[in-house]
This record gives sequence, C-alpha cells and structure tokens, in this order.
Amino acid sequence: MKPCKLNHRMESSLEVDAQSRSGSGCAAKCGSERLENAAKRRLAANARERRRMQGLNTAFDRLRKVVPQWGQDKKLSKYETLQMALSYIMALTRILAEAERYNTEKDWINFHCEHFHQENYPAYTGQKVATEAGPYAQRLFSFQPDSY
DNA sequence: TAGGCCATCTGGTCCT
DNA sequence: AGGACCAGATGGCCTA
Repeated sequence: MKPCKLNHRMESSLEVDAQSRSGSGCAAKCGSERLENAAKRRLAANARERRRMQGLNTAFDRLRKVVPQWGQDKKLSKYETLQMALSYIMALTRILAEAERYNTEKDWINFHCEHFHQENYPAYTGQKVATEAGPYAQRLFSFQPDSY
C-alpha cells in the first residue's frame, strides 16, 4: 500500500470546492454533506480503479504463463509480455501456414522438431534473431517490436 | 544514484 | 447519475 500523499491533495481540493459552495446561501451542514459525498464517491472510484487494474494484472499473469519464457528467471514486464505474445502468435501462425506446404504429417513434425529449440528464439524484446540461428528461426521470429 | 517498472490516485471522457 | 476506461502525475522498490 502506498502512502497517502495523494489523498491529502484530494482533501485539499475538496476543501476548496466546499468553501466555494458554502460561501453564499448553502448551509454549513449542506456543504459538509456534499464534501462527504464527494469524498465517498472518490474513494469508491479509487477502489473500482484498483480492482480494474488488479484484473488487468491477473490477465497479464495468465498471459505470462502461456508465453515462452525459457531460462528467464526474471518475470517479463507488461510490455515484454505483450511483445512476446505477439511474436509467439505470429510464430504459431507461420507454423500452421508451413503445415499446408508439407505433404505428410510426419514430414511436417520432423521439420519442426529439428528446429524448434530455445536457442532459435530471440529473447523477447527487440533482439534481432541471430543469423547463426538459421533460416527457420529467422522466418519464425521475423517480428521486430517498435521502439518506444 | 539513475533509470526502469509498477501501484495508486486523480480528473476527464464516453457509455449505459 | 454512475460506472468503465484512459492517461498523466507521483512516489516506492529494485537493479546495474
């Protein structure tokens, strides 16, 4: 949980709001009720936003689990996860396309078993496929992510 | 210590 | 009106 500096900012802005309203006819009680309701709405919105972001993070975690992450002891960042998912999907799409070009299932499986190893994958973000990895890996992971 | 990544708060906009 | 979504701001934590 983060410290509540921002809450202090919120409180002060609400104070300004309340002061501007209560100056004329509005009773002090009315002003304080408005202030209280505004604060409650804000807190509720904050809680909703927290839940929403937690849901998003859960989705990222699920995506991390299905995306290749060989030997990466460190967890992929959100950006890296998206880039890797994109590369992975494109690679699988290519594999399916290749399958149509091979006559027998056995030929196709043999072809991919020979080349489908970790060293043929670039490590997710922006790394170019090493030329030594061979034409298969280059075809498989030709995608280059945009730079920031 | 700087830079990257992240969680949270916040106000604005859009949608129902 | 209220909720969902988004982007900007801010500050904490971690690592090179």
